[in-house]
Formats: sequence, structure tokens, C-alpha cells
Amino acid sequence: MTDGAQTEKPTLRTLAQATGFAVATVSRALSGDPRIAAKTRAKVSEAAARLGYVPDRAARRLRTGRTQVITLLLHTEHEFLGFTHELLSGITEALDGTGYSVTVVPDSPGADRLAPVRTILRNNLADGLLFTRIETFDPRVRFLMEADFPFVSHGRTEFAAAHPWVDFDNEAFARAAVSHLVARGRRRLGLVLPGEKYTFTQHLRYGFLSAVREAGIDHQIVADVTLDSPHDEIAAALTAARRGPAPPDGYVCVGEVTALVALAVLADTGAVHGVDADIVAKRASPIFDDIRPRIASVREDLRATGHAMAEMLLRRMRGEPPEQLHRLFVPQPRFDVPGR
Amino acid sequence: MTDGAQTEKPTLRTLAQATGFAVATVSRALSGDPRIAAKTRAKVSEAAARLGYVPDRAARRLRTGRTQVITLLLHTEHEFLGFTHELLSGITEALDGTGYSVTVVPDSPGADRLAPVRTILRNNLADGLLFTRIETFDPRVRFLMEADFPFVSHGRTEFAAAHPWVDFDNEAFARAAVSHLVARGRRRLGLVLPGEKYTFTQHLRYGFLSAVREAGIDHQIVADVTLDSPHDEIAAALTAARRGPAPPDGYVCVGEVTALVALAVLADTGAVHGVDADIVAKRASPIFDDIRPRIASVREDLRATGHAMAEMLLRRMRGEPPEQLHRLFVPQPRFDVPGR
DNA sequence: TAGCGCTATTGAAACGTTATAAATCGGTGC
DNA sequence: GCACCGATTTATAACGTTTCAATAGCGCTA
Repeated sequence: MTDGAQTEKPTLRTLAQATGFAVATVSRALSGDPRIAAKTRAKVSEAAARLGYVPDRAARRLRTGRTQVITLLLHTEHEFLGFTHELLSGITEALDGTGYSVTVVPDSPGADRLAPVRTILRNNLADGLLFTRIETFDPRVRFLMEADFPFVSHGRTEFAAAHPWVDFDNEAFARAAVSHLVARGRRRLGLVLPGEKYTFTQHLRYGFLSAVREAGIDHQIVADVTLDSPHDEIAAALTAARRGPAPPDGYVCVGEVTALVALAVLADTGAVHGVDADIVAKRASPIFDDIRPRIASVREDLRATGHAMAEMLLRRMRGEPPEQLHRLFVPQPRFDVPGR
Repeated sequence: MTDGAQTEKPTLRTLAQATGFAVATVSRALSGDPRIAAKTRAKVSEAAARLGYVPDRAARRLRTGRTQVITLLLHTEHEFLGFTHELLSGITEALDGTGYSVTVVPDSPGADRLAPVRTILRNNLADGLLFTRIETFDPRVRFLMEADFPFVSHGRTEFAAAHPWVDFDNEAFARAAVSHLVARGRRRLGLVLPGEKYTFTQHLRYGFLSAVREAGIDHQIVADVTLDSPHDEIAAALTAARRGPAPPDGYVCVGEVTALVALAVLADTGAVHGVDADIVAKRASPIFDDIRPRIASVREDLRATGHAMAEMLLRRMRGEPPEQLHRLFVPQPRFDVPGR
């Protein structure tokens, strides 16, 4: 108890006493203020390192209003396999060592998607926001642009004003998928789309339709279900289509789940993958290499995506204008067909 | 500018002015202190609701030392499909409305697993901790018990002292898996285990071995690879075993990935699932229903797990003793074989 | 009516930081 | 010798909350 003071958590006052400078000087020295003499700065940093000083986040936050927190709105309804894991890993990786921490808040697409954003701004819970599943005129994007609050969206909008985004080129994916299937002689392609409101749905549809038209082949966009529908509903819709007069002989699948469902439907209706129909898919996880029969697929690297989003957000928070802040991940033109 | 005061973020002082009480009174009234007159409390709450008062987290944190943050250490190396997504969804769900937020910090099993924990305690970054992939004598558990810091582990340890945990009964799973395969006439079972250090590895091995011995059948624990090994290494090991003198006719798979790899190995070596061998698996995501051939599986409900972990942590943080705080999810005794 | 004991309220201090404005100091110019 | 200057440093206030110790009010008892 007598020497307890030694183990106390060091604060600016501790450093001030240790160096002989005033608290204010120490603070400014640590922040690298050029108006503090270089020698003083060196002394203070040395003492800080020696005593293991770490600034108190709460105090800094109270004083400056900055939280040192970045929040990810986590889409809860549906998951592309591994999406959350990979994206989060990329984000934490990029933020490692920056002093920022990542909090996760659920984004329930059924509920008001704006509500969590409002709460975060109102209660000052974060300095920046990341979110996914962007709508063409996403209310969150509109709100945040008006509030001039830093964010990066995973996906684009159709607003006129520029905002930071990272996206995967789903139009190119759809085109490539179609031409892959066409090259294999397929003449009637099926597609299950995500919900109508999402921007990437428009990109997928456009890419798919224009490629299909250019190739002069037939197509079918499966009605009444989306990627987020329960598996059995997707299966039912695909089964109905297979039993119809002109079943597709090729499928473009936007996620692993749809691909697996399509594969199951083929099997369950007595069709053989590679013979009666081919499937190509976009995947986030490496599991496709292990699926038999092998499915051709293109990988969306969500770890890299998360990394890029977090880095871009840091830049935006540092004040960079949004005009240059966007990045489109373009899929490899060739589909990986897992090796023999 | 003249009426700008109206839009200022309300603080305790605002409420004090609005109600005529002192700041201290308002604070205590809102915290429900019984020494404040009921009428006063009512008045204050009414004003708080009317003005939309929300306590400032930074200020509260600075004053009390409590962060209102719960941190999840996210195991980055390997993911059981959907694990992260489901677990996180369960956690955020349980914490919704409690005022706690969830931050995510990477837990790299290659690196020092204790390091992030040390940082969190030292810099007071959270009030409680959740983590997975528990080792038999997990250094994080030991450290946190010594520091008397609230946490809930996803998995048990072999320490004598009690600590809060949530776990899945992997021993029961292994037993059930074996008896399922035995009932189908299988006589030589293969198993791929997680890394040796993890507690659940011991549970799986014990359950597997004792069930196998009771049934008087043969077995093979695949050597040199773990669940976390690269897919191709697992595949190579399984393939080698299949080509050996006595290939297994049944596989117990602890995750989706292993199951898919095993299935692929069967296909690639010309064996037929359901004829030459059967696979049973533990799964976290619902995708198994879509795999063909159908694989019998038991589900570990990670959303419920996350929910239970977060709720338990809240109770622990409220001061409940650890002795009663644990919960074992026992698998359904029957394996789901996806319906026809 | 003075004093007591109780309830309800309050003033002030503190948590650790940063920003503003002011102070210190050696040297310069006149 | 005095006012002034630039370069450093410092005292102080403030961010919004909680809590300790003190105060005010008031009905009761002696």
C-alpha cells in the first residue's frame, strides 16, 4: 500500500510531474505541436514511453467530441457465406494500430434502416460509418450527406452528388457469367436477383440482360423470390421453372446459397449439372472448391473490400473530399473452374 | 441564431434549468435514487423524455470508469460457415436496448492471444469480454479470473475455479454421431479434430473414442491435419486414408468445411456417399439442407449461443457470482437427415 | 421555543483531456 | 534604460457526469 502510487495508471499529470513541465505543455508536446520546443517534445515522449502512458479515451472524447469509433451496420437478414467474417476481418485489419475501434450495430432491412444511423449521429456514438446493401436512393446516404458525416458505403447509389463507396462490379460479373455460359453452348439462362431496391440488383440485371441480348439467347429472371427469400421458396421457384415448358440450361447465381439451392434443384429434378445445365456463381468464401460437382465461380474478396472501406473512411475523416474516394473491384474476366 | 439554444443537445444542465432542480438532483432522479422524492423523479423523467435527453457516454465513462462497451474477440483464422455472423447477431440482439455497444477485436491464434486482452484491461476499453476457441488452460481465462474482470467464454477450460461459460456439448455430439453411423452399419469411422490445445478437441475425442469402443468398432483419427488446416491439406490427408488398406466407411465432421471436403474426397476417389461411406456433421449454417447428396447433421445454434453469452455477461457484470453462470447446449439426439 | 432527527435537495469537486488566453523570458531596437 | 518582440510555456476553464458532504425545511419532542 505504501508504494501503490507506482502502479497507478499514468496520466498527463503523472507525466507533468515526471518531466517538470505543466500538464498543458505535456499535452501539446505529445500531440506534436510545433510551437513546443523540440527538446521538450523529445523529453516528454521519452517519459511517456517509459511510464507507458496511454491517453484516456473517455477524457479525450469528452473534451474533443471525437469518439475514435467506427461503426459497421451489419445486415442481419441474409448472409452470403463468410461475408460478415471476411468483411469484418478486413476492417479490423485496416484499423489495427490506428487507435480506432470497430463497433457493430444491426441493420434490419425490415425495420427502419435510418433509425440506427440517427441514433449514432444524435448520441455521437461514432466518428464514421460503414454499411452494406445499398439502395438506389439510400436514405442513409442521403441523410449522412446532408449531415456531412463521414461514411463509406459498400455499393453505389444513384444520387447526383459524389460520396465515398467501395463496390464490386456486378454488371461485369453478370456479363462474364453469361458469356461463360454461352461459350459452353447454353441458350436459356436463369437468374435470381436480390431485392428490387438494391442498387446492385440494377447492375446485375443490366449486365445480365444486355449480355443475353447481345448473345441473342433466351433468358428467365425468376419471379417472386429474391436472394433473401427462404431457401425452400427459392427452391420451389426454381423447381417450378425446371418443370415448365422451357427450363433454363444455365444459371447465374449471385451467392453461394443460391448456387447450392440451384444445384440441389437440379439434382432433385433429375437433371445433371454439366449436362442438362451449368451453374456459375459469385462467391465470398472458398468453399466452392469443395463442392461436387464443381461449380465455376468468381470470388468477391470481401476482406480486401473491408480493408478498402476502412482505409477510405479514415481518409474521408481526415477531410479528403469525396470526389476521388471510390473503388470498384472488377472481377477476373475468367471464371475459376476448380482444378481437376 | 437567436433561438439556437433550442436545438442544442440537452444535457443535465438543460434539464435542471427546465425543471428548476439542481443538476445533482436531476442526475440522481434519473438514476432512480430512492432518496429523491417520487414526485421529483416523475417531473424529471417527464422533462427528459420531452427534451429527448440522452446521457453523454464519454462524460459518464470518464466519471465512473465504466465504458458501456462489450468486446468480442473474433477468431480470425478459420470460420465455421456463418459462425461469426450468427454469433454476432445473437450478441447484438441480446444487447439491444441495454445501452451497451459491441466492439470487435481480432484474435489471431498464431499471435499472442493474451495481448489484446491485456490492452483492453490496461486501457479500460471495455466492461466485459466475450471470446471463443477456448484452450484447456486458456491464458486469457486465467488472466481475467485473476484480474476479476467479467467475461464469458464460448467453451470450457480445465481450471479448478468456476468461470462463466457457454458451450455446445461436443462430447454428446461425437457420441451421437458415432451411434448414428453404427446404426447404419458402419464399422470404421474417421475423424478430423480441431487443434490439440482446444478444450472442445478433448471433448470430441473423448466422446468419439468411448462411443467407438463401446460399439466395438474400428476408428481412425486423421493425423497431421486439423479443422484449421488449409482445405487442400485436409483433402490430401483424407484421400491418403481412403487409398490406404482400410478406408473409413463413416466420417464424423465437426464443421461444414470438413464435411464438404470429405464429400469431395469421396466423389474424387470414386466412392459413393450413402453406399461406400456416410458422413455426419455439425453445422452452424442452414446450408446443409441444400447439399446433395444430403448429409445428416446436427445444428449448433450460434445465434442462441451469442445471445446466451451476452446475457450471461450482463449478469456477471451486475455482480452475480460465476458458479451458476454456465450453459451447455445439448445437441438433439437425432440427426436431421434433410427431408426427402 | 430550543433542539433534534429526518427527508429532500444542493454546491462543489473530481474524472483526464484540450483550447484559449495570458504569462514568462531572453534578446533587440531605439 | 525602456518598450517591445518572438519563442515557449503555463494557468485556467471547460466538456457532462456522478458523488461526497453539507444544507434547508419541517414536524416533533422535551
